[in-house]
Amino acid sequence: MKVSFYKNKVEIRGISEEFEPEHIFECGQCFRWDREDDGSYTGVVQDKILNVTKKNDVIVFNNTNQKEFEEVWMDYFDLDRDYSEIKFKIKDDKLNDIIEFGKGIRILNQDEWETLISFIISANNRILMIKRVIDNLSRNYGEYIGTYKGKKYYTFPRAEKIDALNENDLRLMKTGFRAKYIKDAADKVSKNKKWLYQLKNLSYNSALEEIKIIKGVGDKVGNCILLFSMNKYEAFPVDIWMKRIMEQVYNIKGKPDEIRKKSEKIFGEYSGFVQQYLFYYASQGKLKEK
DNA sequence: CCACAGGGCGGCA
DNA sequence: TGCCGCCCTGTG
Repeated sequence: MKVSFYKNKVEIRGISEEFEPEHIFECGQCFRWDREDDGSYTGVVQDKILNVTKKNDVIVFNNTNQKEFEEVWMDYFDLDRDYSEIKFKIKDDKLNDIIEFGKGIRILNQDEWETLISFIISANNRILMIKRVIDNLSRNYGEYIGTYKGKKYYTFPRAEKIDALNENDLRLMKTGFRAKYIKDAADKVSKNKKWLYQLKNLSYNSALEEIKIIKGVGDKVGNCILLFSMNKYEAFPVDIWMKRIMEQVYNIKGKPDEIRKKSEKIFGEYSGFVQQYLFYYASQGKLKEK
């Protein structure tokens, strides 16, 4: 990987095969990245607006600089990890086409609080709606950070800010029945941030049990939070798409928890990576009709 | 108008 | 312990 720094952009060469903006931002792990008319993606991380595109095998980060790259983007995009090695290790005869289809996926290192709320909202919900709700929350209760390509951007609201709202305020953001869960999360996290931000130091099992203390967090949502914000790559979130594809590809059936345990047995420490390739493939309409 | 998609909770066996 | 009805919104 070779990185070049310019006044307001950063270029990365040498990881083209393992960095595809569409795969990264459309594989269901994040909700604050939107595709621009030119095919690039713009999103908010912390209080920064970044635009990402790929031109002739060069990854271009627009609207940023060397300092931000080193302090934020290296970690956020998991750039220290060799995804070609991971793909090599998990590859079996059943996964060849599936990995090829989503070969540019990387698992982002996102903020625990934002991920917690985002995946509570994801329960019984579709990606378009989840994005809309998070956008509502950010526009109303986040802080304005700037305008890029004619659009205004806002931070994800802090726990204290959400905690100060009542359930009806949250329902106006189209959270629906999840409003009381979001309240519960904001209450617990604003009182004890340390608790949330130390979960990544626990084992996978302990962190999962702990995060499930929050109302609205069950096995699926908990596994998502662990995988997308706590570096727990043993995590294997099972939703309806994963149920379908695990049956089709591996003939593994059963309840979500049973599927998860069988998968973890096969894929071990790489479960989360495999889950992302499988989910992307299934959710992009590549499953066989039954 | 209705059917349906999509996780977790809580009540009841 | 396991199952089942309900929560909410948008789309077809």
